Amino acid sequence: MTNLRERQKESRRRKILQAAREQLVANGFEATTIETIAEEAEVSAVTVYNYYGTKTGLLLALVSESDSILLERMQELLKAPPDTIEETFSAFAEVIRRHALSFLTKAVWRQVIAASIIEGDSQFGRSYAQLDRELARQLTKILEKLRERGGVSANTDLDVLGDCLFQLQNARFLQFVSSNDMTNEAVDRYLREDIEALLSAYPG
Amino acid sequence: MTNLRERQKESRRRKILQAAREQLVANGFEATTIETIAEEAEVSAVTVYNYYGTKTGLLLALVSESDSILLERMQELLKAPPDTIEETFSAFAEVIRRHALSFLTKAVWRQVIAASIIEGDSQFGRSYAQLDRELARQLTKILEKLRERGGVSANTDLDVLGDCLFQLQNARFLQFVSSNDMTNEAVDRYLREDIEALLSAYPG
DNA sequence: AAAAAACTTTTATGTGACTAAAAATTCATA
DNA sequence: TATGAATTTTTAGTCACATAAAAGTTTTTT
Repeated sequence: MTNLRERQKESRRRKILQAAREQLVANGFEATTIETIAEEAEVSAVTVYNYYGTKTGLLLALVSESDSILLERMQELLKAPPDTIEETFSAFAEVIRRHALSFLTKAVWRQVIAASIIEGDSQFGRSYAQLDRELARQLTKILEKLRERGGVSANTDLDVLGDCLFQLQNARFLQFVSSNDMTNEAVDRYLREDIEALLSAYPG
Repeated sequence: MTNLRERQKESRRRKILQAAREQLVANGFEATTIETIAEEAEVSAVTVYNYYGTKTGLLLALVSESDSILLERMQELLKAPPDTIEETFSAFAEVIRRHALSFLTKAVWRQVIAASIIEGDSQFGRSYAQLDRELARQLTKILEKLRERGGVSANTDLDVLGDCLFQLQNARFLQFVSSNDMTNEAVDRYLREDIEALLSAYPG
């Protein structure tokens, strides 16, 4: 049984995150202040600080809230894994992009990424890094399934492959959110070109 | 002939950047204020703002100062290109890392990267992105030389390969500066594993 | 129902980024 | 060498992040 106090805390937590998200999407990071978030969430600004420490801490906490949803979506992909590395990579990346844009705007994602770099070893920064590791792990798992069907060479270290393809995906994701007119389809083309170039590079 | 006024401006510009660099390296980004930089550079704080706009603008301007040196170093690598993709990639990345650490600390580089993401389309942000493009271009050129000696498959798009290997390098560089105890050698091992996994992945 | 514990709010304060405008200085020029 | 132009400095102020401590409120415990 959760007592009243805990439920109140949870409720405030939720209201703060919801207010934050609304304002971030509507007005961007700079224009969203702790003060206005607190107001909409019907708490004092100091409470927001007590809960999340800093403005960027709040931002990263907000993102980590959506982690479980993303991991679930990825789980679905694992259940129906594609037939080639190319398709795997493309599908994996698309799940991430779609989830990202369903949750926040490109402009806010830039702030998220910047914050995760700077606050890398704060409480919420760590949970962001944790998600990255889990995603890379999932990609590796999908590649393992693919190998069972002969889609990946037998003597490739899939932990390494999964990790470094994830890094590449991340880099392209950053380009995606850094340019307001880069479409989903455009990134997909890039990623397919990337895979093709990488897999064909070995001489002989 | 440059008149006195222009020379003074240039001198102030230099002194500001020098003071900024000294303090950033010694005390980090947060502890370095425009005020203390201005003091050491013997100008007023307002002048610093007139020259560089914002604190992160100053940071990116400082970095772009070192661009020409890095590109020169890379030029040397192009003159003596390695014999395999693996060695090429490893050497390319090492030039960047060495140059980076000879100029600023890991902690400051995190701020630089974060700033470049957020201020992507400001004056100095653009020049940072420009450097990235040139570096990717140089990697492509080295790969072209490598192909002449049979080190890369004939039907690979080297523009794409250069670009996406550069992205991967960037991702690993970020990991490097994000962890204070990650050594140069450790990154090198990672990069070699990456290349090996990628080039071996194609089935058949 | 009173006392204690756990929070939240209020209040006060500091700091540093950033800006606008007036005043002062220095260089260029006639 | 006086006048005008360019630039810097001074001054004054705003804004938002962040923190500390006191005061107030609500839940929990006894």
